[in-house]
Amino acid sequence: MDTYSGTDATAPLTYRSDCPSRTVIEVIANKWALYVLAALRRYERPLRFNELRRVLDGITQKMLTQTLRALERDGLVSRTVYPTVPPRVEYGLTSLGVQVGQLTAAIADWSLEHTREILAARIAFDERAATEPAPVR
Amino acid sequence: MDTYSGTDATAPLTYRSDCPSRTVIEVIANKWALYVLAALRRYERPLRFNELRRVLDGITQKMLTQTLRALERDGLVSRTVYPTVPPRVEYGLTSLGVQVGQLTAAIADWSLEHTREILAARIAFDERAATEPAPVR
DNA sequence: CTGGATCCGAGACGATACTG
DNA sequence: CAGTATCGTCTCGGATCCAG
Repeated sequence: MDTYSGTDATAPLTYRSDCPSRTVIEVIANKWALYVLAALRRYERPLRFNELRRVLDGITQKMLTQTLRALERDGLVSRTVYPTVPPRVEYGLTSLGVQVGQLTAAIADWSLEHTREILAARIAFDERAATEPAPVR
Repeated sequence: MDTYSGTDATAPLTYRSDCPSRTVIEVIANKWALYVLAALRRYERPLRFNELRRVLDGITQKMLTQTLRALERDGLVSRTVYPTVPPRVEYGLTSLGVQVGQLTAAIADWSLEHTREILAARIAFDERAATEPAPVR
């Protein structure tokens, strides 16, 4: 977008759009990636494709493939093919993946623990929006 | 953890699509929400709308509004209007927001620290894909 | 300054069919 | 079993204009 080469000393902490770490974050910042990492971490062992599919209720095989590819590309997930018949493919966490898995699992756990509070906040918010005739927005 | 009506004893750990925590995760699992939480946490003080916009390089005001609304609705971000002229609106973290902020900031920090490794993994992956004539996929 | 409203294109995503 | 391919839908997200 814009490149301020030291133009503004008042903006010491910007999250630049060209920072490469953003591309990393954008891989993690999607629910299926979070679920895949969380699942692989929970089971503490490699899982097969259809195993993962059953575990991650609601995911389509397309999204699972896509997500696994992205995670594999970033070196977070390893893919091992056993040339048997029928074919057997296992997905496991790399050492990088284990690290991220701890972080993402923490988020998943937190979400689970605080679901009630957040659901309550939502209801309150929605009621406020509904009852306020002319909200000061 | 969650309750499945005992249909399948071989699937003890599924991530059910109807689990309410998923809706929570889906709010967090988008890059702008992660950035907003990270920014509010870093600055350790409420930020105004356009402050946030400048900090989060590349975000449009639409997405910023949308993201802030979602976070506010979930009780992670508080919105305070000072009826001055021109209007002044500040966004801060709630206690819930501070908690999530720690988790998401950890991810952001990790991404920043491991950007090199991941970029390298990507290059390796892409080259493998390019050189392998008939990949065993 | 802080948004809301609208239009629109690109990409996400789901469903289905097919293959080694 | 573990995918790939194709198609249609639909939401996300950017750009622009407008308002209190």
